[in-house]
Amino acid sequence: MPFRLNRLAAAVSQHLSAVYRARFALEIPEWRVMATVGQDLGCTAQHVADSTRMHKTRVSRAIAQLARRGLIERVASERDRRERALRLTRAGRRLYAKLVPLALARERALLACMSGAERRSLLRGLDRLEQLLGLHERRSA
Amino acid sequence: MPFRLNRLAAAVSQHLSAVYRARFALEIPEWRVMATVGQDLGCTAQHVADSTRMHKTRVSRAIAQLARRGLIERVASERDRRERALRLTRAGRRLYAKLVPLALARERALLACMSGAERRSLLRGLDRLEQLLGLHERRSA
DNA sequence: TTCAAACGGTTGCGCGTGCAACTGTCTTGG
DNA sequence: CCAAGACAGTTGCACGCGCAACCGTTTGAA
Repeated sequence: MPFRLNRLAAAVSQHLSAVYRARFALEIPEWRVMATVGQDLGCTAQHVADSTRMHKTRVSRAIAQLARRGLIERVASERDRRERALRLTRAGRRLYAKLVPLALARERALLACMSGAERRSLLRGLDRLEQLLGLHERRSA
Repeated sequence: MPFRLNRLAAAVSQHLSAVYRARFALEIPEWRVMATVGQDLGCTAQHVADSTRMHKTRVSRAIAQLARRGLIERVASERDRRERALRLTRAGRRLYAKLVPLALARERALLACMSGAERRSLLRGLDRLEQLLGLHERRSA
């Protein structure tokens, strides 16, 4: 069962990552950063790490790569010079605009294999497990 | 949603792997090989790779490590000298006997957070997704 | 019979990742 | 006001993984 979860997660990820890589040359960590920054402009690397639960080094390197490609820019924060606010560049926003509908379509395609009731109970089950494992907290520990 | 699956899978795995590592010094690939060989004695590395959907190199290295620790032995097959049948040694069987109840207990603990009906519908949902992604075939492609 | 293709299994190599250590900044208590 | 600890973010290092190439064996078709 834990093994099944892993297998399923790997298959889904693999399925998607092939698309992202082929169409946008984005790796999974990069794609996650884009998604987070896209809907939460001006956030910090720390915030990305918290909300995606990626390791901070992974986040750091993904951001560096995206900055290198000119999709994201890091502007030094005024009030706290340790952190750097993340923002999409013009090119980044263009790419983000193409990314979102694609992701939503893929998700719909995935969930189209079951009825609405089944879908709801599946999501509730996942919620329960996440809660049990403390995955909903804002990463205090 | 694909991201949620990954996060959940990672959390579950991490949770378990800590236990296996601490109590038996087993990494996840090794633990999966033990589980497979334990309930299907005399099987081949190929069979392990198929049924767990691990990459064959990962399987190969896990088996090598287990053999080094004297938990598994590889005996050359008579009818096909390419393949080597996998069997648990005495020590391997001892460890396996301790492994199984622990794994079952963990699984029960995981699923204890929901009712029987919820559990069934969750599993059915996972089944649907696996089927959609072709995870049930005997790895012909 | 023979030889090329397929297959089981292993290994060298490059790459992404996590860990730990680091830099620079802020915060807090004496 | 200053030293000590916490924190944001980056980087050196070691390690596990997948890919591709490999070895030895088997299969099947010419």
